[in-house]
Amino acid sequence: METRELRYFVAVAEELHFGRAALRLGMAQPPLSRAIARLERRLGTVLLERDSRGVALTGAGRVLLREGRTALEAVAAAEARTRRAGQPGLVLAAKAGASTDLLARLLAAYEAGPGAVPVDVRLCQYGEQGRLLRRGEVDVALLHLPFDSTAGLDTEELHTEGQVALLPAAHPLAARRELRLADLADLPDLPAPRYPRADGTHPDGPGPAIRDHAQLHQLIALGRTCAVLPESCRTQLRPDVTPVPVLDAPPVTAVLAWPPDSRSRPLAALLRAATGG
Amino acid sequence: METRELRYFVAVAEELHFGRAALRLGMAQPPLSRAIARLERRLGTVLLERDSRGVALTGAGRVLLREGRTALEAVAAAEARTRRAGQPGLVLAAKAGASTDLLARLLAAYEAGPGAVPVDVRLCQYGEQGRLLRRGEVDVALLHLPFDSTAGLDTEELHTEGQVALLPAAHPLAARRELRLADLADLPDLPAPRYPRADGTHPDGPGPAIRDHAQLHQLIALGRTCAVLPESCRTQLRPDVTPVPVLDAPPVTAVLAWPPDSRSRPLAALLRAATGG
DNA sequence: TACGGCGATGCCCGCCGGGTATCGCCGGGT
DNA sequence: ACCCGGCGATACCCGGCGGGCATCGCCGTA
Repeated sequence: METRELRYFVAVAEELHFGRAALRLGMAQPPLSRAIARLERRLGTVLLERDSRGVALTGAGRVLLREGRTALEAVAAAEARTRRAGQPGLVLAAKAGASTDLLARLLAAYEAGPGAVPVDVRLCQYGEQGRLLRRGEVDVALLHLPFDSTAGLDTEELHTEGQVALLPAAHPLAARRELRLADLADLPDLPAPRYPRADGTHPDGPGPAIRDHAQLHQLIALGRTCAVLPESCRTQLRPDVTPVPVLDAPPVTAVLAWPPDSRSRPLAALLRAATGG
Repeated sequence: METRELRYFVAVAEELHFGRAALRLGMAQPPLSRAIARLERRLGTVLLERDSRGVALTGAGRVLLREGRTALEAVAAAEARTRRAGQPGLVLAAKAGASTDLLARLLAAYEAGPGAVPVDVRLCQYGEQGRLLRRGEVDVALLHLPFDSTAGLDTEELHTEGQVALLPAAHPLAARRELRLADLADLPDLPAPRYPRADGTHPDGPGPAIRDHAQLHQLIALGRTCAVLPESCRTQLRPDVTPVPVLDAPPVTAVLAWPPDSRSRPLAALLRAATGG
């Protein structure tokens, strides 16, 4: 099975419409129909039920859609990782605005060490780092447990800290010396922010949909929401946002994560710098 | 990147010789050379260092070899799973000769249930089941903890039991009522069998290299080795092999394992039958 | 009944993947 | 020193296949 055939099938399976899929693929519809038919013949299986009104997936089609997507991801990751392995430099993914100081210290320590190569820091939206790692678009990512998943990745813990609530400076709770999570639950005037899920969509709810820290801080300053974040965010607060310790919030651990079996020489040096070795 | 190009590159990277790789691929050497050159041009990276005496991998080449193999495995698994999803029936992998009774009961229970489809039992060598699952060649496998790895698989525990030593009937230890692991360690006349590793190779040592139960039992009967196996193997012993309980051997758990996200209807029915539901 | 949307089919062409022959380079054997 | 042999690259040619255009067949709807 060629990746082109897989791309074609995935496009048709997602659109459930040969014409639209062909448009998406930048080709005409007839060769697409023929390519799918050939694929079905070679697999000895019907993948799509062509009803007079549209297209539906068969059981085998559903299997190939799921498996084909992961196979295409693996091929794309192989390509991206090889491309970057050909040129010097590391690419590190970090949430925009999170752990800025830790990251700065880490990069300074690494660049002071021997054999340092340029590090391209890719700031990304919440939850995007795992995807970038798996897709091979970055070499290493700065994640935060327990928020980010490290399933299938190798990790190195860097730092653990407590959390503070960020509140609009004018809010009554901002005057408190300390808070508990229960104090922040279901505040009608400060609905909880809706962070994106792994697939990039947002859960439903009354609060604002969040993409990155800058947006979150602005929404807090505007009195539209509040958030519970690691203490280290204190160093970069705007004056109209007030931090208050949350005693029972789970501690947050910053970790470096990278795909297994990918310990290149520059990555190893970065890990040495990170662990103070 | 097309899978054909990946296959070509992996062949050359494994052989480190264009001529032999072309032979393995069933093609002539010149088009292979051109395909690799084209791949390098498209990736913008040199993958192979063509020295006048032979071929060597560059750093990027090593990356593409590793990543490309997993990508090709993913494509092959997608193809195999789709092929089998198109036709009814389950394929179950089990070690040849292990847990025969448990397996028989499981299949009987499943086939007595409603909507049972034919189950093709694929008997395989030690440690082969995980590979078959990951390659998509079987739907579900009967594994034994702690011997087999279930990393990356969903599992359902079936049965836990103690272990017995299998000894040549004529051996002095065969007369004992019970044993400890230390009694069996480093016996000069019964060197420990060498079970295959995940990649199919055998560790070094004085004992015989083992592939399956039949071979193992025969070697025990011949007085060439001994083994520690789950108690249930008692039901299928030859008369010239004697079981003796091993008090401190770790208990063995038989588990059903299957790839995550692949709970088809027949597989779900099998799991129901397995858990007595 | 006529029309429109959609996938399949027929037909043609250009390109690319593959084969054969040969070259260029280098290292070793005599 | 020279020649030969092994190996990868290059030159050139060809056939098949992937893709485009036009059209058909089917069916649901107005």
